[in-house]
Amino acid sequence: MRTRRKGGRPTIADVAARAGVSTITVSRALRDPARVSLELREQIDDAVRALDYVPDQHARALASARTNIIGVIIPSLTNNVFADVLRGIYDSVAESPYQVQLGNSRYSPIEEERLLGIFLSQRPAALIVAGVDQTERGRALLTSAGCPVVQIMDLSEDPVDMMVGFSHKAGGHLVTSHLVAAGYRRIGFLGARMDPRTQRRLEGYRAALIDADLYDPRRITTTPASSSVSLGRDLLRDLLARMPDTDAVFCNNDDLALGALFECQRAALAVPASIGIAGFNDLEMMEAAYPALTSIRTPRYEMGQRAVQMARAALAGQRPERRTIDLGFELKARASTSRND
Amino acid sequence: MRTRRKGGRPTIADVAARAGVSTITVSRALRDPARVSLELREQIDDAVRALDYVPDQHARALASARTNIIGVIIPSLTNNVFADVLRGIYDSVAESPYQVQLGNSRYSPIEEERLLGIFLSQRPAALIVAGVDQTERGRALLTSAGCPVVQIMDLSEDPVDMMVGFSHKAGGHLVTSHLVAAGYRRIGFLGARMDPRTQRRLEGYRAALIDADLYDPRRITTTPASSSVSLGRDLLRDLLARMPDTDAVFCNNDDLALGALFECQRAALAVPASIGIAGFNDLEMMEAAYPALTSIRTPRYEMGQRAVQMARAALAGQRPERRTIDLGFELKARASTSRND
DNA sequence: TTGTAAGCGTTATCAA
DNA sequence: TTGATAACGCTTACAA
Repeated sequence: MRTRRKGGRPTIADVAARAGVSTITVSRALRDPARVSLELREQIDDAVRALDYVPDQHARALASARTNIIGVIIPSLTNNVFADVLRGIYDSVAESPYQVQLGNSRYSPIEEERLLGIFLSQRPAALIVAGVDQTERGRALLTSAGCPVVQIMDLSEDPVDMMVGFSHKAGGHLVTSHLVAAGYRRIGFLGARMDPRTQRRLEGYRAALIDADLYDPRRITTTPASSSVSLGRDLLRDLLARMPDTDAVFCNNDDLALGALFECQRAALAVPASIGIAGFNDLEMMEAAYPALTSIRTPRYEMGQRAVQMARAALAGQRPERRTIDLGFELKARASTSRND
Repeated sequence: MRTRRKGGRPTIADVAARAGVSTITVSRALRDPARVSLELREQIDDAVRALDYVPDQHARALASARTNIIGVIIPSLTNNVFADVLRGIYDSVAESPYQVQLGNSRYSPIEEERLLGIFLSQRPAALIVAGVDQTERGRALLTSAGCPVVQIMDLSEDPVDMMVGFSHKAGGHLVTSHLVAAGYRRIGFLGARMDPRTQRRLEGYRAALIDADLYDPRRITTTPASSSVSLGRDLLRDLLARMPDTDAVFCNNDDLALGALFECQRAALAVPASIGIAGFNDLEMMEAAYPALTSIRTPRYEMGQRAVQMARAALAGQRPERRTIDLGFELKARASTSRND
């Protein structure tokens, strides 16, 4: 019998020996105390404390083919939108036995597919993925994941498993209709990145303007570059150079809206009198801006929270009756689109 | 012999059987191809592809007492500062065999300690932690971690292992001196959260004003609340209510600076003529603002990148000669503090 | 309620 | 260069 490393850390066998019981009893006491007599349980607890024992997750995973890892895949770390979602996820997970494993797909479906493969090979307890636009193979991987899957941030007709989000198209429609109702008539669209959710907001914009008979595709200004405040400034400048009579812009997100506001200040264009500005997501700064910026408040934190809740419920055997939860959104109409104020 | 689950996934034994070799040879071919003959290697590669074999990380970790996980602990997910650091980390890790495990301590040293315990129990390949202000026990855990440890975002005299950051005190000093040089004389400080790094920036502010014989503690306005744009607005309002003759503010971070700018616009206070505004970190929006906001550019992305590089080098046996890397910072003087423009 | 034995999928050790 | 075997630390299956 040649011994190997025996790294030093106490094992379940050490605890068992000290408590005078078998290893399986320790295992049970740790995972399901109710199945062990009070007496033994106390001895075991003492031994665990005395030895400072911490179970080895890898051994556990290997033996049980299960982990306590909830895999999360999002497309961006920089985008504030996901920061809030992550906070919701981390806050909910913190009070649970689960751990988060976070992947950043950088808005690349291919990278998402790769991460999915890596994550699944680790037998996660559950998976939370942003968006509903996986590649075919990515979707196949999710379908056969063998664990609860929650798609977040968006809605679609055919969830892989569960889904919590809101309609981006409806959001884009609402804010655009608001601009129309506020009296604006030559309404532009500023968009960056142009990922699927952005596209849907653009669809909403288009539908609202067609409804109002105000649609003019020349007022749509987009770029594949990633969103930023300075990009908002540049896009508005471009739009106004091409279509100087534009009297409002729906900015695909709040960073762009802020940049557009700065550009108006720079160009001495009165907001909201000469030009109206609306964003999307309602990040904290929107209300603090001067003038305060109109936006669509999206349930970011809550999506993260609910996703974890749904996953945990499924893990506990309580599949929700509705697989899809529409959390909606809310128009926050502020000074930047109030012509009468 | 009662068989258990045999979940379905191919194992190294399946690959070995198909390739007509032993499992250990497959193991070697996968980890260190040079140690296996070309012929067998090809057979094994074929079998791996044919079976779509993916090694089980948990079995690997159990058998080798090693993982490919780099643990990262940061205090906030919402703060943009960390988003950039994380991007640097994820980008560097993406082109490596390592994976990130991310922990959010929420600015709580106790929570950090807890996370450290959890992470270490999983035998990470390396650990990256934000800040140098761990609890005593946290520091002890890091010291005996048995893996490379990189502290980031700050500097101190006694790194646990390796360190990459910059001096927050020097940064606070520089930007404050810049305000003095720009002609401001009654310079306030706006601070939120007041974590250790914020405290050091405040120290730099204080030292610079004492040097210039302009220090007045009544101009320091702080709150333990977490930083936000609206908080910047509120803090400046408070400060001006108490000390109306304040002619400049150093805002502990860029969110506050943006809020302060909005408050000035709201109160029709000319920036930079009546009041100068400077921030810290130089987030992307600072340059786009109107007027463009002065800030200290901090090497956030690079800190993340370098931390992973240092960890990987150490893992490869190449300990760097210098354990501490000072990445410095840069003053970005802009319109918000240019009285003469 | 508790225990025994086998097995999870991989790698370290030692031998050839 | 290759392989046989034990071991990693835990849990499942079955038995008492």
